[in-house]
Amino acid sequence: MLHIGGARTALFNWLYARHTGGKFILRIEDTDQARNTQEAVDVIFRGMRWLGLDWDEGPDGKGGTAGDRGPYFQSQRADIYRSYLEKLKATGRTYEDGGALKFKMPKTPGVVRDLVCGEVTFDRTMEPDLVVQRKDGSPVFHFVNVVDDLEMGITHVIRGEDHLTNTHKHIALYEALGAAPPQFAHIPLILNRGGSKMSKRDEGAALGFYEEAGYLPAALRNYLCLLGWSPGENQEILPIAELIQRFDLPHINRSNARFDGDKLFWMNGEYWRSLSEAEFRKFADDYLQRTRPKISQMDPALLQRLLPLIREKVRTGREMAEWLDPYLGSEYDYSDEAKKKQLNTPEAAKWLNSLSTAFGALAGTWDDAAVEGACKKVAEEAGAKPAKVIHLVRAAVSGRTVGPSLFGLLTALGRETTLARLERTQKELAAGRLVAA
RNA sequence: GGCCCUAUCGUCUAGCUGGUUAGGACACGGCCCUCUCAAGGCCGGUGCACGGGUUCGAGUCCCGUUAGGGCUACCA
Repeated sequence: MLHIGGARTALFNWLYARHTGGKFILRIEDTDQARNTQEAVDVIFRGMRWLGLDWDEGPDGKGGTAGDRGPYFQSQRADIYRSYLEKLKATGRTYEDGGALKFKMPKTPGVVRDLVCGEVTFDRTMEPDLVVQRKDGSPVFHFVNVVDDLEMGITHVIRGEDHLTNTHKHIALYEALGAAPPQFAHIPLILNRGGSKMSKRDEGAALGFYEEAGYLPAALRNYLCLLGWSPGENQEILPIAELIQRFDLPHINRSNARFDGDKLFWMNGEYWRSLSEAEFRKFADDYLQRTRPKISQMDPALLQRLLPLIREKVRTGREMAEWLDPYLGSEYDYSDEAKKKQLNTPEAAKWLNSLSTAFGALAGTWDDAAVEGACKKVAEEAGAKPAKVIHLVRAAVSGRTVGPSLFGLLTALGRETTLARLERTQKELAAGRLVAA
């Protein structure tokens, strides 16, 4: 999976590169053989693309490569690591211990000049030496990381704060190799609701979770920016161009931030409503195609009538799909609440009867006003408030107690379908199948 | 345990070099609107972790305590 924290780190790097006119490089650190699968790499490509983070150098995700400092997979850079290992050995600052190769850590204070954290000094008098090559001959992460950043001409490393205390070791390695270290910026971590580091097992820890739930990438991207960074001036909803223009390192916070799903949900709603009709249609088509295979059997015209009504009531793709479910076929379930509150009432059968008659009499015109008139007439004759009748109709035609505004819904469904659905409910009711569990 | 980082409403944050009725957003509560649900409008409560300093004056600077997080692998 692509971890939400990793995605946020990638986003900050991307924003910084775009803000400064630099290059954003994607490198796949696939040295863990057990977890290194094509599938795992594809998840990264997909997630990056979904979030809109295009990279200037790295694997293109289709088997090709962009940039001339590759290969961009660590698993393919063994020769490079070997030669750097020789280079390091030649400095005389390494020694063998138990079959492994160790780098002698300097005993001088380790100073990290960080673009976010400022100057942080580590006392190394007690610092153990660093293993750079394992007994089995493979180089360790800290070493390959330094080599790759060096070889790839990396100027800025923006990474999670969990690396801050390792950075002085990296700097020591750069110095031993006679190279100037890049600039570092350590950004605060994303915490779960409980306040500890977001782990794989936390709900919403995977970027894919948001795609599946039908969130808008732009909304998540915007939300993620605000975790540990603020443009000030009380602005929160920022279009991507403005994000790029305003993003900078000095305004990054030093303290960790909890992930607040509620706020993301709200923000998604903001983006959801600001989508143009065409954008929304494209999103809805894609999402429904993927999550509701049955959609292809639905009358496209009906779908197009329903979608705008549903859109204004919900804020994610998943909600949209669920609201659409009752209309995907002629079969639909009745919720317990609908049964209990609306259908299982003394007057339900009688009212449904009147409604069928009233709607049936609407021969020529079938629009919001006509439907509303019919509902009100039935309510008046029954001596009830229109709301009561309206709720009953919604339950009867959708099996739900919540849904789009009723008159618009019935108009969208059409007279025939509405009547068929009323009839279905009447039959179910008569057969005693609408008793709440 | 050692080392490093952090500490403003429940949450995300604004608060640049000390003087604010400590601002915004989410969430929450109330009211309005209302056919449910949303959306929208109005109103509201809640906060500078604690203790010492420095100073005429501290959310802002210093120290300590406490709390949280991270690192401390022949993991990445």
